[in-house]
Amino acid sequence: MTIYDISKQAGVSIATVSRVLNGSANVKPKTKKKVLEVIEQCGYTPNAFARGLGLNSMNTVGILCADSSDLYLAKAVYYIEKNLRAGGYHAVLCCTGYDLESKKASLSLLLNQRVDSVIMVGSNFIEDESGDNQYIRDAAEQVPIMLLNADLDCSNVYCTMCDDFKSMHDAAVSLINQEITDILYLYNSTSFSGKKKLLGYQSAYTMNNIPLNKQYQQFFAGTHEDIDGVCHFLNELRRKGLEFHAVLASEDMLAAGAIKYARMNNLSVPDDLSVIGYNNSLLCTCCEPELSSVDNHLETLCSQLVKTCIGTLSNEEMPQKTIFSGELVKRFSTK
Amino acid sequence: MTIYDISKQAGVSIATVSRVLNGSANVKPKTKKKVLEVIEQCGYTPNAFARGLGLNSMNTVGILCADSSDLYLAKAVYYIEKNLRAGGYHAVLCCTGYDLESKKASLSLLLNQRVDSVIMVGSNFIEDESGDNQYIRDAAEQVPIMLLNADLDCSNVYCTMCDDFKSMHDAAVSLINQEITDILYLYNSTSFSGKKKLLGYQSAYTMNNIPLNKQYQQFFAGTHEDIDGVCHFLNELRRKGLEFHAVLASEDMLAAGAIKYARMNNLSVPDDLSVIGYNNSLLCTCCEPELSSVDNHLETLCSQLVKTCIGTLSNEEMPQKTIFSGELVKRFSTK
DNA sequence: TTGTACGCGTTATCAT
DNA sequence: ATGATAACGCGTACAA
Repeated sequence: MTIYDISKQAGVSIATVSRVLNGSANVKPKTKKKVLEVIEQCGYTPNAFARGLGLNSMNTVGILCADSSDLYLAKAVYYIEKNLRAGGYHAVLCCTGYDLESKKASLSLLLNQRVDSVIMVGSNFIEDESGDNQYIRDAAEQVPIMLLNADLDCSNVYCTMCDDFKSMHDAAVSLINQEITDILYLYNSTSFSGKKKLLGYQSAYTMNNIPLNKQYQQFFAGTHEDIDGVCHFLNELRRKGLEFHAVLASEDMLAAGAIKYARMNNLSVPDDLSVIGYNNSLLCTCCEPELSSVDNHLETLCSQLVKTCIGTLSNEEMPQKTIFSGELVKRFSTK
Repeated sequence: MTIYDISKQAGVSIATVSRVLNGSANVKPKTKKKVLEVIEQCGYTPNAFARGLGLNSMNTVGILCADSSDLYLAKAVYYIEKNLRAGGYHAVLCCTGYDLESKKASLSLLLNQRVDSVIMVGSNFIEDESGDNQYIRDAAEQVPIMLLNADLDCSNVYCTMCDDFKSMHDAAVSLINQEITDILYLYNSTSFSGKKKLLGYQSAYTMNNIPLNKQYQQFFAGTHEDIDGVCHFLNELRRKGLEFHAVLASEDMLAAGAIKYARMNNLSVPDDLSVIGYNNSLLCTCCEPELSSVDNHLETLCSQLVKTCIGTLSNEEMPQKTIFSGELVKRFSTK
């Protein structure tokens, strides 16, 4: 069933059918009605490939993300897809893992697929070595690139992020204000966002003239789901004699491990140990006591990112950086 | 940069370029080398839309799912996407929500986009009213439809599922064998899968000649993330005088709520209250004590589903129903 | 207001 | 082993 079939049955030319299809003006109401009837009756829908070929677009945006099953990234993908679809775009999902070569290959695949734009979800897409980000700059020559929680100065690259530095800084300050100065900072990512968070923690110390101690900045190398591993990791630190009365984590899952650690060692939360997580995820209410956590307004971020994306594709002038601030949601793991 | 440009620069016809591109035999090694050089040098990649138009396929599969941010569905989407890509297919994600009209609209969108197949993730896609599933049967006339955790008898519809009946039955039996007969069954979905689970619970009772009591089959109507809500829900039941020494839940999140309820009421788990969840998700290790939970081997299911999908698209004969069985993973919320 | 004819960039058939 | 050419189905400039 093609536009030719419709045009024949309706007794008009394909141009007219096309005009009706695309809501063009300048078509007599009566003709329009006739065409619509035939279309309806035949259950005709235009061939998307042919349209794509002619218009050089299939209204499709690629979503690149390391692991869409991760609690946080899954939410991001969900919000992004919803907003894209509401804006008339399809979303091609592509999970890359955390390996650079695989990220490059995935991006390339999407570009070959002729997506209109690519959204890279998560700060893990920006590498330390500036040269390692060249593949993104190259891609930006072809289509606009949207970055969620990452920063890259490059024309045609648009960044939407949360002020993780400030959020983490504020979280640390809130503990320091309670006279807790032996805060263990626990993190599992050294991505752009991860670094910002760490700096936030550090700045809270220096601004309050408290000396920083590397021992209190611990990197957990396990998987993103290994809550038990975190618990054991903390036990190990304790066994080695490290004393801390608060755990500030770069991700809720790490904080959940801290809660578990506290219980295992009969430490009362928050009296003996205060714990703050990050992302304000489902895990917060799963913990007992419930986790205080930084909410970085992911839904807002995603909504704004897609606005920027669609705006750019519509040739509107869009801001290259958009920054939102987060907020500490207090529950019962802090005083 | 088109195939014409390449053909000119290489001094051959477009047919030859196309042959080289598609690895066709019958092309002189020397010619092939020359063409590949030019392609490489120009950084040429074939136009996917034009290929799509010609071949009537862009090697794309649609993934329909109610909510890709749900812990379980997110994992499913992740596994499916990975397997599809490994098989050379792109994945268009489309979150539908739980509303029927929206599901219909989404499916139709994917079909108009000319995907090669549609994968429907989650048993919520099968409605009680047989007529309400007509839109799926209709879609199956156009492309093969893959169902994860759902069952629909229809040509060109392929179902891959876990034996939720048996898994839940076994879980209930394991409690009954510990002399616990006042098991509260807690569920939040009446989907195909949800019904199978409930039947599994019920059959464990009847097979052991224990009378069933409707009061012990409680439907929780809150959101899929409202752990607190579950906790309050159980408190309410207790307040009304319902006594139970085990909670068997259709989803980990409900079980997490039960753990919380136990703590709030100073009930020891598993001594005073045994708890079993379902899905064996991240929440299991987040709880304290850790949740025993049914693992329905989602990764295997997804891998098999995609095999069936790609096989079907390759015109191989594939089984219309594939059923795996689950397994109770014992942790510390049961004896 | 409507119709004709061309271009989009491939793949595939049929000659050579 | 290679080349010419016809589909594929649409949008649209231009003509009427």
